[in-house]
Amino acid sequence: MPELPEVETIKLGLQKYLVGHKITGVDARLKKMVTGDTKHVTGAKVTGVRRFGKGLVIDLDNNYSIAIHIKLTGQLIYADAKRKPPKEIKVIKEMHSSLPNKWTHVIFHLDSPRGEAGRNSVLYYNDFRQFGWIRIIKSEKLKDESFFGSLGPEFFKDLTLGKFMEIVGKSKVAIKPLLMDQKKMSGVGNIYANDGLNLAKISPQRKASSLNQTEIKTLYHAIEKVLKKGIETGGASELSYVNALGQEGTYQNHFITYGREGKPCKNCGTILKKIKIGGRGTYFCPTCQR
DNA sequence: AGTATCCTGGAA
DNA sequence: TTCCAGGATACT
Repeated sequence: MPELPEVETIKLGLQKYLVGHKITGVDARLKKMVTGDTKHVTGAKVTGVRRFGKGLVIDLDNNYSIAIHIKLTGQLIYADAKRKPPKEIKVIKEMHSSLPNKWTHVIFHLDSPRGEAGRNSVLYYNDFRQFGWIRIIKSEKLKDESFFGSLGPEFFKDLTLGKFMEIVGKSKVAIKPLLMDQKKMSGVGNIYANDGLNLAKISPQRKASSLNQTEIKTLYHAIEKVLKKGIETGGASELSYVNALGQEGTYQNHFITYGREGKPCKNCGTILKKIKIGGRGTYFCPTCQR
C-alpha cells in the first residue's frame, strides 16, 4: 500500500516533472474526488510539491494548494504527448493501453513542455477504489501536517529515537497497530510495519509498553532500514502503486514478511504465519519474532 | 479494542 | 454469488 516510500517517490517525480507547469484546466470526471473550487487551480503555476506522512501537497503561485491523499489505490501520473502511455493498475487483469481510462477520475491539463508547442502535458489522478481525495485549499492552511489529521512525528524528519522510545514506552496497544497509527507517528503502513518487526525480531502482538529499551531501539532502526530500502527501490508495487511517470517500483521483490505467509522466514526458515491484528492482515515469524 | 464505512476486482 | 482487503475516520 502506498506508505512513506511510495508517496516520497511520487513526490520526487512530481517535483521533477510537474513543478513549473501552469495548470490550464481541471477535469473532475468524478466530482466527489475533488473538494474546493477548481477555479483556484486553473491558470496557476506549480511552485513546489511537499509530503506530510502519506499526504501530498502541490503548491501553486496564487496562494492556493492542492492537498492529495492517494489512500490505497490512487495514482498520480504525469505524461506529455510524446511519452508512451504509462503502465497502469496492476491488480486489474484487463489492462488498458492508454490513459485516461475508466479509473481516471481527475485530469489536470497542463501547459506545453519546453520547446514543444502544441503538445500538452497532463497529470492524471486514477483511483480504482476511489478512497483517495483531492482538496483545493488556501496554502496558509497547509503550513504543516495538521491538515492531514494531526499527524504524529515522521520517520527521517522529527521522529527522533528519543521520541520513538517515549511513544512506544507509554502505549498500551499492540506494537504493530501503534507503528501504523498516523496520529502517533506518521509514514508507516502495513507493509513496512510487518517487515520492520521481523527485522527487529519483535512479535507484532507484543504490547508496545512491554518492549525494553534495546528492543525499541532495534525496532526504530529496523523500521528506518526497511523504509530506506523502500525509497531506494522506488516503492512497493504490490497493488496499484506506480510512480509519477506510471512506472512500478521493486520493493515487492524484497518483501521480508508482507504477503509471504506459508513461505520460510528469511531469518530462521520457519514458515511465516498470517493473522489479524486490529483488523489488518499481519505477517510474522512465530519462531524468531518474540 | 472492535466494527462499520467508503469501493472495486478477484478469490472462494 | 458471496466475501474480502485495506487507510483513515467515526462510532460503540
